[in-house]
Amino acid sequence: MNAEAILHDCKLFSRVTEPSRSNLLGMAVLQHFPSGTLIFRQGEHCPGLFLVGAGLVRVFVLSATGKQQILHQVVPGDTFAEVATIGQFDCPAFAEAVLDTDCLLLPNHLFQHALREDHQLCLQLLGGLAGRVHHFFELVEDITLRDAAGRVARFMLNAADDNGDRVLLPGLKKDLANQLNLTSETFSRTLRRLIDAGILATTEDQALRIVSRQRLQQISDGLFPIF
Amino acid sequence: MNAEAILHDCKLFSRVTEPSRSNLLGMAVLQHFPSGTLIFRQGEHCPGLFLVGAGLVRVFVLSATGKQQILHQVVPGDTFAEVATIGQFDCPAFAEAVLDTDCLLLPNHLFQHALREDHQLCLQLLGGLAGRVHHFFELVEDITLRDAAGRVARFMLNAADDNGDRVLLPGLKKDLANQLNLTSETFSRTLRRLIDAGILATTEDQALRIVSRQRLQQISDGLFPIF
DNA sequence: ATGAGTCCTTGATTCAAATCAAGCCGCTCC
DNA sequence: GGAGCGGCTTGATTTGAATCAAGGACTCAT
Repeated sequence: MNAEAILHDCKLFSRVTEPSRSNLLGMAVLQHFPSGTLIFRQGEHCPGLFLVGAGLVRVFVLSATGKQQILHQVVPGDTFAEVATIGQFDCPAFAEAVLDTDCLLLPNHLFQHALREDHQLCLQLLGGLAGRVHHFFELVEDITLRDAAGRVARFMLNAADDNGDRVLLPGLKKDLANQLNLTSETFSRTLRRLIDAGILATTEDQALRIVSRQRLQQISDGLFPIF
Repeated sequence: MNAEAILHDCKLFSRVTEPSRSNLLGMAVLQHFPSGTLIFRQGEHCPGLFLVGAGLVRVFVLSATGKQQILHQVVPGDTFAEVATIGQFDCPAFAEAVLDTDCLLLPNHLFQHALREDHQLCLQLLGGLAGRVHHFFELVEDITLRDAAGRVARFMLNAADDNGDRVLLPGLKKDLANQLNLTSETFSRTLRRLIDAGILATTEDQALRIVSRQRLQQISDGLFPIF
């Protein structure tokens, strides 16, 4: 995997133009993490901003009693640890390579320096951070305002946005469940009830099909329960 | 309330220096909201970035069924709607004046323009947004990883940070409870159990005193329950 | 193949917090 | 004064989701 390609394919940096671009490439460090590697721990000093070029990274927090909560999964073209880097915090979460993963690391202090010099970069990052806040916003809204069925319904609607009515679940069900702050048992039961109610249907190729977007939306809004 | 003072007393803008400062003051609009006013609704076009000079603003979301979740309460010196302004979203939440409130509004497009021109401002805002992400981060962690006692314990520890061991609860208990995603009944019961366990104590002037920071910390971490 | 190890589903049970309900302040407003 | 109201506490009950438990499907390594 090539540093220039990763930078170019990253939403946050794709529009950075020439003098800055070389500058970033100059400081960037290519890193490979075999599947299962812990990239950093909660509380550690933040090494810098990571761009994911290939693979998958899971960002999660852990309670003192060992319970895990996935905050987001980072796919190629996305970044992580930007918040800690920009805000100069210690890592507020754990990051782990779920698959064999290639990252580009923009080291903390060098990146800070680049930010101070480069106004375009700054503006890009502002937009990116705003999006990140927005994501957490929705997560809080989801967890505090919706019940299990509502969360699953909303998730299905989002997941289907691109592909019409077919939804191929991304990743393992237990991980999806965890992201929605549910157990895999509850997730499984909820899907079953949605299928039994005729709102979802299974397809031959182990994907799901949305039968009624409207009813799914109603459940997502917490209007009548599904029994 | 005076525009210059509000700008100066706002953490995000206090370090903005002269040419930008006048520019911001030039675009700023002073607004007064009587207690109870709804400043904007979820889904509306975002009017711009608000700085609070005096009073108190509650930012909250509402589910389709009417359940409310307070996201944060904005005190003088703080800002709200920065995220929507910077990210160009519609308002993701409601904002309501809880007390008679004076705000300075930096209108959406003018502020966008200022950001494009002013690198210092950009850097300030980046730091501010990073802090905002951090806040939501902690909220998610709190709600997903801690039980009722853990959340109350953590809240008490934070609230006491400044004043030694004395905690005067800010605002109504039912609102505090709601911010922790609890009902006021559960909040009340939890406080009682902490008092009965000798971890907190009431003072003569209806405040609370932390008796054992250590045990409070343990409960916040989810180590042994308090019965 | 055989066995171990996941993941997923489904059922039975438990549990934490919400809801429902009642009573008690401490108010403001006639 | 006292009627009315909102906030707070405390008790009884309900409920939604977690936990505990068991079986089936699949993969992978031997």
